[in-house]
Amino acid sequence: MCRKIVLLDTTLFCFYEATTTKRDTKMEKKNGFAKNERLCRKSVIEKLYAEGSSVAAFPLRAVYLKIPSEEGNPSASVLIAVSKKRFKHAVDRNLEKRHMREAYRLNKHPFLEALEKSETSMAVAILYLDKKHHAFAHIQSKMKKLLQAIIEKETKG
RNA sequence: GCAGUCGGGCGGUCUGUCGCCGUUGUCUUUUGGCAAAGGAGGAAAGUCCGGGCAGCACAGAGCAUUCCACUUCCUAACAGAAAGCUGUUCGUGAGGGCAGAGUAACGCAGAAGAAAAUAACCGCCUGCAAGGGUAAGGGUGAGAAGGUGGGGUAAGAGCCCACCGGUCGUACAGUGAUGUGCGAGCCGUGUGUCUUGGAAGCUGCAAGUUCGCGUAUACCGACGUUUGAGGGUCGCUCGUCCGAGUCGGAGGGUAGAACGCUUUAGCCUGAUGGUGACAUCGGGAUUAGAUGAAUGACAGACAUUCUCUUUUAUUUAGAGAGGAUACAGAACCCGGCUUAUAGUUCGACUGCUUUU
Repeated sequence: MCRKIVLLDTTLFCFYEATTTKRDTKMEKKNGFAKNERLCRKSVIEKLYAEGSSVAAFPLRAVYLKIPSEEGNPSASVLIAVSKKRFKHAVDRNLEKRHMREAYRLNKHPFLEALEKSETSMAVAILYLDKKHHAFAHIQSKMKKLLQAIIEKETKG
């Protein structure tokens, strides 16, 4: 019985979070993760890894770089990657990538708002560091911390 | 009922919230919005074989190199499959594993053993002795002069006989590998080089084809460099300032985009032929096509199964709690092989046991 209550609580929490973010954004943007939010350009990726600075919140690590903003595009384009060294099988890598993508998708709005206020745009690569799987709730909380850390570091620096 | 052998099948379902991918329709017609119906596997894996497809190379013939090797058959093709054959080996059995072209010549075995092929160390026989005869017994080895038994002999030996194994000849059966019968004769093993027959051009969709922002510019043309192209300055003219290139074409092809890309030696199903792999004919089904790489995340319910507790009449049935639900993710497409796989199920068969 006790366990049930806890589970119900978490579901309510998730739902509440989703609705609030929806209401807050004036653009009426949903929690989507469309193609223009993803980082696809080869040259940008190479530059990012060469010159970007990094922030870690174990088991996640972000590499980011300020880029000139383009009209129509959102202020952050994100790349999610899991190393082949950490997980040998493609199934395991896909699972972690999906977890990370969901975590970003549900928690990106505070991050994007902060970027819009400071009128910067970024290319971000989020990497998975551990060699074993973590529960989704854990990754979600770490993702929040990570995004917050990026903003703090940028506003201070 | 239990244990097993062989060959197949399935390999979670439903609901809610939030997403991703292309397709079609529609609204805007620049991006996008809305709706509909779809969206991983038996191995998608390993990338080990074989094709298709694409580009490059290519008169013809030979040699070399690499791979393959019982027979027949299937196939687009194969180192694959099917049906058989021979030997060997494991299992009580249903069945399973392994091996399989040829041997003329030349090696190797070989640090064992007396001896590795015109064999005599010990032993046995004969003989006064020298010597001679002898492969029955001995240890070595994967292999010892076909094996077992009998006759025979001084002792022995295919020296002779019977049965068995192999070889050759022959008759029959079989498409064939082979098998069976009869006869002859008395017969060493493995391996390499080699011989015979067959196959193979190279690279892979990051192949290849088309379009191609910007930057720079080989090349061509026009107008220009004290007779000023072109540009800035308020819309135009004048004036004024800057001052050697500017404009156009064409080319290559970078970033990037499109095609290749999913209709298929394909899938499901029925009939006929075949022992079978499979073939032929008919019918049916629009539905993955991503590209730093989608097909999901979270929550709940159910299903299957295991363990524990409890009620009853301890076979069974009900209730409650807890656990488990595998291996694994398309990347041009097919046919195989190999490896991984919780659980569940069907068919044929084998052994043991119980009841009748």
